Amino acid sequence: MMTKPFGKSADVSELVSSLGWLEEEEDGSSQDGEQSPEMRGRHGSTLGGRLHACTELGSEDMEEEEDEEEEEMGASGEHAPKRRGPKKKKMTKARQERFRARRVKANARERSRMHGLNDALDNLRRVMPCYSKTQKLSKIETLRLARNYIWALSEVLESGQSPESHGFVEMLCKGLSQPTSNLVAGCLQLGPGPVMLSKLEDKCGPGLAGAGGPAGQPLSYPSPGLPSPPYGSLEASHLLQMKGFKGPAYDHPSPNECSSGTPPYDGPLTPPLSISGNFALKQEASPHESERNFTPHSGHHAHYLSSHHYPTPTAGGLAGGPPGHPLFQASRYELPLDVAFDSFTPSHLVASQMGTI
DNA sequence: TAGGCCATCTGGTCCT
DNA sequence: AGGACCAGATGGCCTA
Repeated sequence: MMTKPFGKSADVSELVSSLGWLEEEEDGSSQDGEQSPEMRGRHGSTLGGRLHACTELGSEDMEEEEDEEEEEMGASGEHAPKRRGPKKKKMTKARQERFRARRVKANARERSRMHGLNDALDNLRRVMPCYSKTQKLSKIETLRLARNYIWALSEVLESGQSPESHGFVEMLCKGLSQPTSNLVAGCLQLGPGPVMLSKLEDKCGPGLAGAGGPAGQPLSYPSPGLPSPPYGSLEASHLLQMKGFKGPAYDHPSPNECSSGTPPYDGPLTPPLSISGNFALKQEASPHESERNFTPHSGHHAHYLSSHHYPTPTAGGLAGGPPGHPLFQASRYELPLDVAFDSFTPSHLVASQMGTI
């Protein structure tokens, strides 16, 4: 709300135009170079924000504007109440310009900062189970799932718990909204396993939800008090990674086998991680590369399984193997550089536990 | 239409 | 002084 009243003649539209903010909108966008579609679409929004700020009157410049007007009033003979406190500088044209330039610059910085944050979040999504370009997890769900993922992997490392176990899935789904839980559960049980997915079945039918394994009890993870965003469709990107713990010997349906409701694969699936820092695969691989490395129909994760040293679980958990520790194998997924260095990945967890980082 | 999610702007605060 | 970070406010888009 307004913390200070406008001057007598101050009107929102007048202020906006007097400060040149309408033109600034153009300046601000051109300063950033090309404007994103969202920004263009949000023109009204940004203007609204400015108007909002104008009505909020939080800035010193608005106060100064007010001061100027008060002075004018005084000069014209009307008795405006004297204001106490230090006299503020006059808002000259030059000061206005400087302020505007500063604000525009700050806005651009803030925008790019948020874009960086979102990029990092996207990178995080890519190394999460169930990454899908079309059905992105929300920010909050991504963070929750990431936390759970780390937690669950820690459990795998420490207790040798099988990543295919019910407990693993439950850990992953702790605190997630139900749709996300179902998504994760669906991902993790694409291969043979006891976990049954209720919602996914509705959507894709047993061909996906019950693929390759005996049907069990539907799995549902209620999250009381949490919102239920509409994540329904599954792109089985990561689950094969999880399957990787079991070894490459599976036959599995391709993610696109979902007969209805699931959008087609539309981009690189979750990249594997690398402990070595030698990242062969790019997130945004060329079509050729992506075909080579992320072949949805053949199951790109299956490719990883066979060529990137996924650990092989045994009855007791993970099987051992070169270079001397099963967990090392577990971490040998490959990561794009930016993912590896911008965000924490499970490989860091594994590696740090092994003292390699 | 309400609610969730998001992008953006903005002013404040802290740090260099 | 300027930049980074943060939180609040706002409006758009989408879905149930």
